[in-house]
Amino acid sequence: MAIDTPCHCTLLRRGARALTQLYDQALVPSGLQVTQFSLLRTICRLPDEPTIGAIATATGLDRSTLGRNLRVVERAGFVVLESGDDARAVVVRVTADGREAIAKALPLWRGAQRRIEGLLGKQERERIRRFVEALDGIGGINGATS
Amino acid sequence: MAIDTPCHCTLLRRGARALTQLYDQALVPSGLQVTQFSLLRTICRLPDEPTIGAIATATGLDRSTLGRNLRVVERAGFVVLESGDDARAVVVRVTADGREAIAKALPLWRGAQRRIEGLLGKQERERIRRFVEALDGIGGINGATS
DNA sequence: TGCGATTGCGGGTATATACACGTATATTCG
DNA sequence: CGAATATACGTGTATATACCCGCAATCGCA
Repeated sequence: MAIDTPCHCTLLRRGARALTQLYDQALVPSGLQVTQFSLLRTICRLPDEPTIGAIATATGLDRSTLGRNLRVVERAGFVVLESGDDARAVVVRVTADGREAIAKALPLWRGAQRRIEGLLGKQERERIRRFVEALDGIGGINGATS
Repeated sequence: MAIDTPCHCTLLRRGARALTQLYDQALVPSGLQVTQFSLLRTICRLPDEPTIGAIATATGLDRSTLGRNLRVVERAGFVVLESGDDARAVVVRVTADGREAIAKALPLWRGAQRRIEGLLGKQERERIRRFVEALDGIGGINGATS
């Protein structure tokens, strides 16, 4: 059962996969996957109606990736994409259906969160957060600092 | 700069993405990506010539995912897929080219490892490893225990 | 006011990943 | 031995992800 990889990256990727499956399972009744849930929540948390670029920066995702991820939730009717003042920019708005889906997913997500918090103490989580922030600060990763 | 997500899964996914980019950049001169490097190394570490299923179990990946990932390194000439005694099973063998690619990537990978070890202490890493092992033990994740 | 530089996206391409389903081969019993 | 079951894969489909390139709109400045 011991995981046999000395590669820190491979280990973290594996953890992310496992965690994703755990959250996705928990969220099944809501019709959202954890990536979509997280994306919708991020959009809601950003000021005004954010552009694709703003969301990409906030999530640390590549812009093109984000555009495609948005299309998935757009097809589901959870967001609409409109052009803003700047004709280049695309602003994203979460629909009522989207907010409803979030509301339905929230308690399920909280359950998953609690489950993880049983495995990883608050201090550990804080350290991981700082680690990820440090990684984001390192060059080569998206437009973080650019 | 503070990453604003309370979701443990989203945070870990983000860390895995950042780490993947960091490793992939470091490995560029070898022509391997970290996923491929890791896959090849895992195959070498397994006894005999493992089957796809054995590799899937070792990596915690879905069998179908593994089959497709293998095709990528097969196209590159780093592994060959052959049928074994059991006509259902496909055994995987790392070629001389594959071993050469690993050798070329190894020092680059070590550099990335050291860089991470500067950000995350030994104790932290050990805890993350145990966390991932615990996740693997939880139901619903692949054939881990099955 | 124009023109070059910058910015914001979309599309092409490739990899990584999972799940559901089907098929072929083994294995196990009655 | 033959039928039911179990095992090992492959395929179809969908999402997630990144990088490169090109286009259109905007901005800065001469």
